[in-house]
Amino acid sequence: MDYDPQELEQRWRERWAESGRYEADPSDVAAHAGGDEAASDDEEPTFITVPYPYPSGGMHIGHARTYTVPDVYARYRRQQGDNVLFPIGWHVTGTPIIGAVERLKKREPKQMSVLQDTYNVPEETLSELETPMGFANHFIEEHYKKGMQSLGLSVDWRREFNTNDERYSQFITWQYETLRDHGRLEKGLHPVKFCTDEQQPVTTHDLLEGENAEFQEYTLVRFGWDREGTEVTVPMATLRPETVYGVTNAYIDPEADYVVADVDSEKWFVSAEAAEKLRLQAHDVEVLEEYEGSELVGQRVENPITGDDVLVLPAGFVDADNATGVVMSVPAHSPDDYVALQEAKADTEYLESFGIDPADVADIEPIPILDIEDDDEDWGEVPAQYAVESNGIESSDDPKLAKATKDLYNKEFHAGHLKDMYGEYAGELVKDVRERFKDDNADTGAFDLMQEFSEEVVCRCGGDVVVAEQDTWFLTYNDEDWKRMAHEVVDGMDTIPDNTRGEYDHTIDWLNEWPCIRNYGLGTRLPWDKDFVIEPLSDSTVYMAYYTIAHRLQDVPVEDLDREFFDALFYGEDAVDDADERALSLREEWQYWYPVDYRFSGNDLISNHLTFYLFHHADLFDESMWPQGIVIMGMGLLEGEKMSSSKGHVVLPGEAIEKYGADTVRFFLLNSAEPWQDYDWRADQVGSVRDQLNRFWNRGQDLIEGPDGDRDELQHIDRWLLSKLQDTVETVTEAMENSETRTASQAAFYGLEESLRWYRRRADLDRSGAQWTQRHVLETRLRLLAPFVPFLTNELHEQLTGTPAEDAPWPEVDAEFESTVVEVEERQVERLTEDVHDIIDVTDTDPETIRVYVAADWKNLVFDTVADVGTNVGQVMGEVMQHESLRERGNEVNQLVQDLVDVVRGLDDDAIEAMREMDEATVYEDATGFLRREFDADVEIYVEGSEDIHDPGERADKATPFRPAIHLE
RNA sequence: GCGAGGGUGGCUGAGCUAGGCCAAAAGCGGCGGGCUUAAGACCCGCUUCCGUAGGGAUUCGAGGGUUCAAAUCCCUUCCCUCGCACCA
Repeated sequence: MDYDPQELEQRWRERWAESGRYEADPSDVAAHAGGDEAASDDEEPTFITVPYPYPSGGMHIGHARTYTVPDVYARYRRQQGDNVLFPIGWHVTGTPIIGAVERLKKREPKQMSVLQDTYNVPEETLSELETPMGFANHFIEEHYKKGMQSLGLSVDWRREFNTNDERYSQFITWQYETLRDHGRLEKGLHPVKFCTDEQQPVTTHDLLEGENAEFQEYTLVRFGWDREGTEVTVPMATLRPETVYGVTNAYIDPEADYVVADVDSEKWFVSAEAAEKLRLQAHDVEVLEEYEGSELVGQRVENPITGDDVLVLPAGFVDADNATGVVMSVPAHSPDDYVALQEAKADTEYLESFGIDPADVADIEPIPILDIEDDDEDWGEVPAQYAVESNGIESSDDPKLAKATKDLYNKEFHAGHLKDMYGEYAGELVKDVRERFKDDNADTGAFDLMQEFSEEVVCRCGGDVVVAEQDTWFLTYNDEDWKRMAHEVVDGMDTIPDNTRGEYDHTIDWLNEWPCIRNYGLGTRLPWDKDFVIEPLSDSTVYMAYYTIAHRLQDVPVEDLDREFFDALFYGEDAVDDADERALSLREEWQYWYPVDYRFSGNDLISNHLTFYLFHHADLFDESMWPQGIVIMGMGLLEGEKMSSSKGHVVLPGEAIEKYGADTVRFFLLNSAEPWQDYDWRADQVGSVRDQLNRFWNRGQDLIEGPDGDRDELQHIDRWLLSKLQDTVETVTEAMENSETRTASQAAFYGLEESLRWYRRRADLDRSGAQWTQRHVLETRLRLLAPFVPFLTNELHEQLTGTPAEDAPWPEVDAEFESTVVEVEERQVERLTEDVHDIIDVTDTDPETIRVYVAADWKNLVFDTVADVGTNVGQVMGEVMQHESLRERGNEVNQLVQDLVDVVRGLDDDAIEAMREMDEATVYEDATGFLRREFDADVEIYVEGSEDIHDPGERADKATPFRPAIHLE
């Protein structure tokens, strides 16, 4: 029977679907476990989850791996006898799907290309995708679900749901009401992207420009302007508040629009745009008067920290649409400002046109405020001057200026020590003191804050997008007691790989308040304010509990799923007055499956989703229900490059499965890297995996068609292979326990193949003992590989034994076949073979006779002594010289001891003991048949010093224990 | 900058948490051979350099150090990848 994965895999998919093979129920433990191996009573419930997919697009091969990794573990646990639940749901919360639909409706070319070229959506289907759930359902049904079923994921499909479902929403409602009662939610202000045209918040997907813009917190230094007796605040925006001591003047755009506005009952002079932004950032703003910037030019304003009056100069480079539109100038430390000042001084005519006395400007000198600590370069007193001059910058048009400025900012941030004028902050590094300096001066009222984007942001409608501060609800991840509980979850959890443990702790410490609602999107409304929707990362923190009851919840009318219902379900009948019986029944199933044994997830989710998952479990559930373990998964590449559905640089699972077969796809994905490592889908490698499986299949077929063989006819070489098999079982099992799928599958597949290669070369395969051995090895191997390549192994195992591999128990080490002695003995045969080959290669001869000389008895006596005494040469010599026969040999013995000590070093006790037990001459004698075939030569084995020895080459005395002398003729 | 993970032979990638069986697994590629009418597939062997006896020399980003012994431990240094949020 030829290997035809398509046909074979389809058959198994149908069998699984028809029998409901992976539907897991608490009461249904025994029914699915096949054959007599089922030990139903002590079957452990094992609950495995993976983040539910977000179907805002199709499924590609990277997703395939994400879901196959937990599947392999699930299959492994089933063979170990566990009752395993592996469910899947669909995450549709939030705006991505809505955004995708909008772009589809507009027939945006990029979006159309993704849908039609990358994900092959037929033209006539497009209209069905024009509603959010229509869109989601298409990708759920046509891509994810089909892909997952093709891959053979052992999912309990009865439990699927999506997060826009009314029952799920009741569950989330319960969660958020409970969290609020626990004090985990707080109302507050939060910066959002806000379109000034549409007058509403927008998301990243709504943007035309500035998708990567970051929120920046500017410090506003409140300069004072005595405007004919009226005190007016001129807030100057800066990202470097600590430079306030170095301010020599200020700049304003003389031609832009500015206003005097009432801001929180003070008069502020800011750009017209800034007034609007301040209004959006929760200030009370009323514009009183409108001016051009020139109004302020030539005026003197007072530095709130130093009390100095500085001159306001006109400058075209000031952007009125950035922050307040007024900036302070620190020429000693900003190359930009330094050059601007030089140019201002030079252009007397321009100054005079604003009524400024050029002499006043000429007097302005940079004020150094910090010293740069740098062993390599001397930045001088005025680092900005040094930066400008050493870079050969002549004018503000010089493109090098921006880089010089950025470099100096960086340098000063990390290596700048503040001068004495800073008092309590003097001597400190900028990076250590900036925040404190800012906060302290904000407290005294000298500074204010303002949010601004790092780059221009434009809405798709064409409107300006600015930072607005909006009332929102936060999850208070900054609560100390909550953080402490989250740390406790981490402490009690298995983190795979182990070096991720610190990342959870780090994230817990670093997390701040998290705004958990949005203005629109799919999902659940905030229970107490229906204008808002709970955002995606916040409605997906404890949903694993929902899987345990999702299918049965369908029988309960939505209106019954109130707070009390879920309280009874999750907290028991005592938690409510009159517990709903249905809830209590569901509670049993929840308690049966929970907690989650392992959650498999991408490493990028540690910093949000996974840690939220820990926080929420810590708050909502008892310690006994806390997550037991998380396995982190790496990222995927395609032919060495990032996958990208917008560029069409993806492989679809369906296409890969059609071309190679699902087993090949699975095996490649699990075997090419450990789950947490990044992997690279390379067609040539996948193709070769396919060839390997084909070869494996053919070999299997040959054995299945052949005779059973006879276990009573085992020879040395059979026992060797069987011993290797036990090693493999041990390695694979240990690896699987740690989710090391690569190690496990490598050992089971390639590792054993290695041994088999030697075995086939070494053994007479037609013997009945060899037949039995090979069939036994095949059967064990099929079970070990069943989690990885379930289709192929089920088929072969069923042909071989009548039972699918997945229904057979996981192999255990059979002590009867474990033998270090046999392995050590065979190792000697291998070495002898290698040595003979080496000699033949080097001498380029074709011997007719091979003579092997085993070391004399006295040499073995020395070995035994080394084995007893250890690797201390002196001690060994002392012991050895007790024997008179050895004492005579003096130097010879000394040399031998040295050699043998080297041999023994690094060997474990088992191996040394086995070496003592073995009789070299017999081992080689038994292998003469093989050696004769291998070298097509006569093989003679002698013991050094024996009477019948034939030693024409006089080589016998070169023999040492485990290193026989060899003579070729 | 902060946090995390890396730099190994033509490529991919083990080994490095417990230093010695490591010239360094395995796969791919390359070379040679077998099988075959032939190609593919399949099977076997070789694949750092030197060597007419199983050996030797030089390698695991770079430079030091510890040790009888280091790819593996310590220090310094260079380079690369990822994350740094309110977005799934």
